[in-house]
Amino acid sequence: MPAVPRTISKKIIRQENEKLILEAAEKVFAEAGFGGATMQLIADVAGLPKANLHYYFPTKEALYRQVVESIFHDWLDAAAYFDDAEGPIDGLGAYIDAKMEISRSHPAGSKVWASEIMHRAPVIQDYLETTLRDWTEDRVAVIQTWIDRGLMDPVDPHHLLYMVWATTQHYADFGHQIETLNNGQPFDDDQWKRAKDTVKSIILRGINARARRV
Amino acid sequence: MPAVPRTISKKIIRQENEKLILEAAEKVFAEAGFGGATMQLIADVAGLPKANLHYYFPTKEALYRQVVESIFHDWLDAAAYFDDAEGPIDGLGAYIDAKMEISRSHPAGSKVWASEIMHRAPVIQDYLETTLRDWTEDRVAVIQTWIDRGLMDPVDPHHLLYMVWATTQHYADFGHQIETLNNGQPFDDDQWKRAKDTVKSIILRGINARARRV
DNA sequence: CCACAACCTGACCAACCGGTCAAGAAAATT
DNA sequence: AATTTTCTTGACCGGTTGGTCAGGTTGTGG
Repeated sequence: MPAVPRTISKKIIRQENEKLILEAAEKVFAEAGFGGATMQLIADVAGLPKANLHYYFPTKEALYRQVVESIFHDWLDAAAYFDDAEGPIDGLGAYIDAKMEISRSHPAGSKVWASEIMHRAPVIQDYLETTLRDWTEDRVAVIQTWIDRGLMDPVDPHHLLYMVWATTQHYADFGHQIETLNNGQPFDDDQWKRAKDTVKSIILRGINARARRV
Repeated sequence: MPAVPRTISKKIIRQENEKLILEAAEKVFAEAGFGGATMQLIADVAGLPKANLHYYFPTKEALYRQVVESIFHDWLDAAAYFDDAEGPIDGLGAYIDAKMEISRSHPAGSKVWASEIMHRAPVIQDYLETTLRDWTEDRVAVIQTWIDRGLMDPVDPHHLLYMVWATTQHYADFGHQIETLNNGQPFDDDQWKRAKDTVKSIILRGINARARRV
């Protein structure tokens, strides 16, 4: 009389298969681009027949859109560290750390995002014009208060953000180039720490970040 | 008796058509990616029938390879400013200026390069392992002499180079995102100058570049 | 003016792609 | 146990793609 029979699958089938497909899709879209990716290859990576993909996601575009949206939300979440900070050393430092961690643990997502932007954002242009724009202006305002409070030099906040995005995402998007220049070896823990520290150090020094008004 | 009849085409036909095709290909590959680009579209942009493309370039891969190689060489040339400089302020400053100019005037090339790297460099991996590696180690050595001569703080030269590449190329590769955040407007002259100055200022300050040993 | 080489191109083809569908298997509900 | 819903899948289809090719045109050298 097992009250809960060990049936592995219940109503979670949909949830599990969608996750399986989305993970495979992210990998394939990152490696081949939208145009180069095929539903057949995504199906093979997911270990499912192709027709099954179309049962869960009506079109290739719909699947791609969901992948990009998922990345976008992960990416926005990394800003939590930004807001509660007392100044640029804590705030920017933690934000850079968080973005470097994403580049390390989630490089495929970063590549899909980069690819989408490079192709003029055919799928998520509306997000750029609403969510991303609002998000950016909020953080620009935070940086401006740091400047006004004398906690950093008066640097254009937009370009500062672009530099943080560019530098941190570079370790994901151009990971293959970096790996090649690292004798074909991926970074080990020490090298990732060194990368993080160097990036933080140059940027924080570069804006003359300080704990108290001088 | 016009000594030089105005024949537009002589033996230069090949040269001109190849240039026409390569320029169209760079644009299309940048906008659609390798997989998304079609020979038909490249032909339309070049204003030539598709079969004519295959007369000059045997396959899509061959055409793509030539585009990428051309970009790679332009890109390496920008380093001339690096070598004859007295220190990081001149050398890095001029290099950043040059790379920012390329991002502004040649964004399509930068995107094709980024795409190739993101897809694990299926076409130019050999260049990465030879030319790029040698080039990089040479510049790392130059930066190291600056450090040894007390002209900048002891910063890991590799990560410094990555930051310069990332930041400058970001303005090309993510130009659409930046444009969207700039109220849908491309940068004007003043904004490009501001971008350049900000990038140079943060990086040079960030490594504590100076003209004389202190 | 001739012969040869370089260039041009419409028509065509096999391969592949995204997407459909019908028929059934498995789960959930009653 | 019966019924309904959800899930699975091989086979198939129209459209597109990279690439070919034969026949023609244009330019060049003698």
